Amino acid sequence: MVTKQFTGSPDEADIRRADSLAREIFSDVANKWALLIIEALGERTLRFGELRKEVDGISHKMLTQNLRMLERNGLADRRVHPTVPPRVEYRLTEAGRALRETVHTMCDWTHRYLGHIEASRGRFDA
Amino acid sequence: MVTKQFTGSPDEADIRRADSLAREIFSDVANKWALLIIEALGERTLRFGELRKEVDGISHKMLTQNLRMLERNGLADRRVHPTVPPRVEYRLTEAGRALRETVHTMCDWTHRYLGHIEASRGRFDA
DNA sequence: CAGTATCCACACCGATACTG
DNA sequence: CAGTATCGGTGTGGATACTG
Repeated sequence: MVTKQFTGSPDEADIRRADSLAREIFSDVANKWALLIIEALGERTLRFGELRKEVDGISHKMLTQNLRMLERNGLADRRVHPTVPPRVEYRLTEAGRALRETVHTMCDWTHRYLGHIEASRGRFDA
Repeated sequence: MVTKQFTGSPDEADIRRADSLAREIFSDVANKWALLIIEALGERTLRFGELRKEVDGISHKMLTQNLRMLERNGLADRRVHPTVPPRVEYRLTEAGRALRETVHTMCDWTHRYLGHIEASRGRFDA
């Protein structure tokens, strides 16, 4: 929702920059593993192994990779306890939780247009 | 919302089905080309060639593929004029425009956390 | 002009083995 | 326990050529 007053010139460069970043973030985040991790974390704090159990079917590699990506973008916090054996805990940052909200928005959209989509698919595939 | 009156458990199957579909739609829609096409279409009606010029850098193949996908999911309309040479016009459906709104939601999120994300990336990459 | 088919380089992801 | 490195099968996307 762009609540833009009738001002002179909108900052198009900023908009394009944000859009470009949005796409970048999107391509980072919009894969099923990242989404499942974000959903699994929710408001909780989980260890690597717990997360692995929680996100059904994810490989060790994908979990690591996606956690690094989330950490890099400031969506998840990584806390290392210097113990033996090591204990590493992950949780969503405020930005991460806010993103989770927008994902929910899209889920709401899906819910609303579920019938429409399935009907359209049926028609198309016929 | 399906009104299913079972014992204590609500319609978990339905929820899982919607979630599963949500992920499917997401993996369809959440790629940069689909998003750029949706943005390019906006409220307008565009021909294939116009769309190709509008979406910077997209290949013929990707445009076709994504338009088919959007059509299949009932997000875009495809109108063929049986002329020579052929004229094919695309526009968003109501569902497509609604999805566009949710994409804007994510853009808003990006805009809000732009600084946070860039700072986090800078920190991480160092 | 719009769409389809084919080829090929490259990125992705899982499995596996190894380190602190 | 958590993380990195490597290898190989699979899928994705771009360039090109061809059809109606």
